[in-house]
Amino acid sequence: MARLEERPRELRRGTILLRENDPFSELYVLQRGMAMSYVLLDDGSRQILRFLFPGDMLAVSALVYRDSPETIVTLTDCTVCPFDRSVIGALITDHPRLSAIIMVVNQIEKVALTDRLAALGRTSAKARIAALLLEIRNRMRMTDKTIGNAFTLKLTQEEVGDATGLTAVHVNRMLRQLEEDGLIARDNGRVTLTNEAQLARAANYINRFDGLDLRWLPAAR
Amino acid sequence: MARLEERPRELRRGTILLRENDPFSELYVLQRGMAMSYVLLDDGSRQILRFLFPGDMLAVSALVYRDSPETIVTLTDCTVCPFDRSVIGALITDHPRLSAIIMVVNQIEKVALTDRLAALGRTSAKARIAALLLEIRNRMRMTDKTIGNAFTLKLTQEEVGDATGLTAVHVNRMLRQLEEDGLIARDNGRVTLTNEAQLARAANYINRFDGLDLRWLPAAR
DNA sequence: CGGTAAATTGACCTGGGTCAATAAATGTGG
DNA sequence: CCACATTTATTGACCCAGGTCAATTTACCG
Repeated sequence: MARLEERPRELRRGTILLRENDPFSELYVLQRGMAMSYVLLDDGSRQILRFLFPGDMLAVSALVYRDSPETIVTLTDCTVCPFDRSVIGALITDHPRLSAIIMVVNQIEKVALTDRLAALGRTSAKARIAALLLEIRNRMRMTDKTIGNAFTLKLTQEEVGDATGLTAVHVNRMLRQLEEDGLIARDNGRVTLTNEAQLARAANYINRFDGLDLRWLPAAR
Repeated sequence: MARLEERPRELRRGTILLRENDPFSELYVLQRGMAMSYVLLDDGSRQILRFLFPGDMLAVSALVYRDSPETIVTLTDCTVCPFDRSVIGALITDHPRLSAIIMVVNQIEKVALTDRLAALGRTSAKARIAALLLEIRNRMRMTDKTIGNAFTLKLTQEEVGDATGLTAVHVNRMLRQLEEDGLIARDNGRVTLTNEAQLARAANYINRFDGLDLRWLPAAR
């Protein structure tokens, strides 16, 4: 695993690491910072697919597709570690336990995607935004234990909208409502979850890093 | 691979193979028929996550979670081949090329999920239904080459709605409109794509089984 | 200290939801 | 094969969550 993190590269906030439909063959591990991936539809609207945090692998679809199905852009200054996809081939051959773990992570991400699918298909604007806030806070806390109920949402309201399938205007209205309901407090970009239990209820939120069962994993070679 | 398909089991249409939140440890290969997976939200609404076709692996999240995150139910009579998840552990250890292929399929499925995410978040009701029709026809054609532009949608309009985040009533209206626009024809459950090019344009549809690049796969052991 | 991006808010609009009635299809027991 | 019961499809009337447009205000940045 350490070998993947050899050649770190620093990126400024707002750097496009990969553009939709561009050809590519490199993968990355995100070591520091926050990024996102999105697609643009042909009416010009944007759907944010995923937020990316330290430890996440970026551009994994390079394993499969000639051209990128998504754009990846940094939301803060970031450190990434590029590696060639042939490394994955070698890893699968030589490190069964590690490749099993990659499959597990993939599976978790897939379930998280289906959660968002259900949120977009079947929940209200308020619930989707509540879920987003919880998700971001939880992901941030995984790499920064000092984060409690308050954190800086590094997203514009337009980005929140593009992630939740809403307009920036309506995001603003819902944030205000969540505040009036006493579920969150806001101060500039800083959000405090003042009633996390009720927020989680409003959001239908399930933390997919809980409830794992990994006894079947093969031993390390 | 053949070993996975040893003990085939026949299931009647409408059989629940796995229920959300039930504990489990078995995986399946779907050999014949069509199934779907869905979640129920606590207001009682349903989101269909995925339709399943021959060759698909079912209940893969058993690899990871103690309790199932989704319900799986057959939409037609089906043949499934159950196997224990320990088989996957063995497979990863002994068959690198095969496990790489599993990763590739997982990745394709993930990209297909993000396509649906973008559809739910950012496209109109008509576009989502058009995309669903194309997707189902294409998946059916992969195992039944006799299928051309006409096929039997084995879904009720309510199911179409639960897959696309719409109500059954609105699905009905949109199907009628697609028909009036000359993009499809309908006769009972049978759908004919009378203008596939325009339907694909309306749907923003991308076939994710095209444009693959698999040169990096490790050789068979 | 301007100048631009982001947040906020009001007024108004619309795509898709809700409710309800009817018709068509499908299934079932006898 | 038939009569009835249950789903499913269809349609009209009306409603509302969230979108659109436009005007300010506030925050950020060189």
